Amino acid sequence: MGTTKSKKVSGQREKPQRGERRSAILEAAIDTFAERGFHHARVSDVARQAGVADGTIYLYFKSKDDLLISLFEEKMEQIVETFRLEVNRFESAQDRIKCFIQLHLKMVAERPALAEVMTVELRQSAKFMREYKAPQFGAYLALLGDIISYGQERGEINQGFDPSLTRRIIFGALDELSLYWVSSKRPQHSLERLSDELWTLCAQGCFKLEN
Amino acid sequence: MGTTKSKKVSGQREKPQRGERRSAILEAAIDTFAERGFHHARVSDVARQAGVADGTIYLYFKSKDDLLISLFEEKMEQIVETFRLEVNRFESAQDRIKCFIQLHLKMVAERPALAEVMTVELRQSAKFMREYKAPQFGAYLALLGDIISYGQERGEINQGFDPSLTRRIIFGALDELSLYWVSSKRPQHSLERLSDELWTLCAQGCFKLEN
DNA sequence: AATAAATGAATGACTATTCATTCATTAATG
DNA sequence: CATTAATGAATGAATAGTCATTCATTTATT
Repeated sequence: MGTTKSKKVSGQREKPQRGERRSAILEAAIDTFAERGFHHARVSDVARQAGVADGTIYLYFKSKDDLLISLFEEKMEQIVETFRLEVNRFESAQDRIKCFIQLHLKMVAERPALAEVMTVELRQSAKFMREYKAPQFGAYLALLGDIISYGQERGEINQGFDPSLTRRIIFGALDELSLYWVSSKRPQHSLERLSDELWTLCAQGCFKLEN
Repeated sequence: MGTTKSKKVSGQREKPQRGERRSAILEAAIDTFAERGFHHARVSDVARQAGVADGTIYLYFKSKDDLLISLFEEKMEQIVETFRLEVNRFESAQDRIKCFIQLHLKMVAERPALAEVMTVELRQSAKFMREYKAPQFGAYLALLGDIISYGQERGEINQGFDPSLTRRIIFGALDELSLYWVSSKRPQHSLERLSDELWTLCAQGCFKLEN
């Protein structure tokens, strides 16, 4: 007895301040969807995790689906923005791609729950989300494609490659490595190792050898 | 989108013969899951598509989940078996990897619904299925890894690569290309083009240049 | 006739969403 | 300043709809 309200649940947040409600819900959704999976996560789970009432979620999001989509789009937008800035600090396309790979995997390490939702939970709606309704995923791919085109203009990357395919290949490899990483309890390999492995494969394949 | 109730649905099968019920249900599940997505597909949809009663499905499968898992495992087992035979007809690791890539994409072209279920619908259960409960996915990855190890033994492939990572990279790239292919109504690129692009990237990265 | 297979209507569990009500905060009034 | 009224964000119990699964009954097979 004693405690007035509900039990103290691990990870449960304190009641968020006014004005922080929306982002509290988004963060709670990331954790909950990552842990339970989108379909098995109840809206009430997200609400409890966020420290708000069930109905409050519907003041900020149209539906459970909308919550997932908003989460994806808003987080992806931030990611694209950050990545673009970071990547452009390098002159060569080689360094830019290396940077991109490292940033992607660094994000996986720092926000595994977010990475899990992005790689796992969203793919189920892939047919509907990607391209059609996920402009920020398009932007992410575009950023990667731009680097490749840039490399071709600079003569670093073989003209034979089609940026719209190569970006898919690199993204797919990154996505799978991320899934591998977040799925394994104790990964045998460091993220640096994953990064190097992919980088080496890409570099020796993408770039003409200088005499 | 027009999901009219129980009109005459194209692709609906005739009542299957005795002894064909089980595989009729599996095939119907592939089509239905691919079209509607696993979670949105009703068991009754699968039953109608298969030309059997709802309850009949439960004579052959424990649950809807079991249907998905059985479908994955059984189809994947066939695929692994076929791929292994085909791949081993080639002597060099280079040819074997090229063959593997082509077979994977050929399967996507020939059985797009199966490819869609495999790439899209299953990933949502990835954390639980892969490695843990999906021995056949493990076998698929193992086959790819074996080719890489084989190439290293033969001196074709640089020792620096770790087969357990490189197989993930190649699988991820293939998986993403497949998703791209099945998702686009009218793909800009032929599957041969996808295959060549990935092959070129891998080959120039994976293999030491001769002489 | 006996056994096995198949049926599909009925059940019941589950949960996204709603909305009447509460209440903290702000504005208006004397 | 003290008091009252208005506001709308937040609540969470109740609703409403969905659908996987069951099983009493029917049909097919030996």
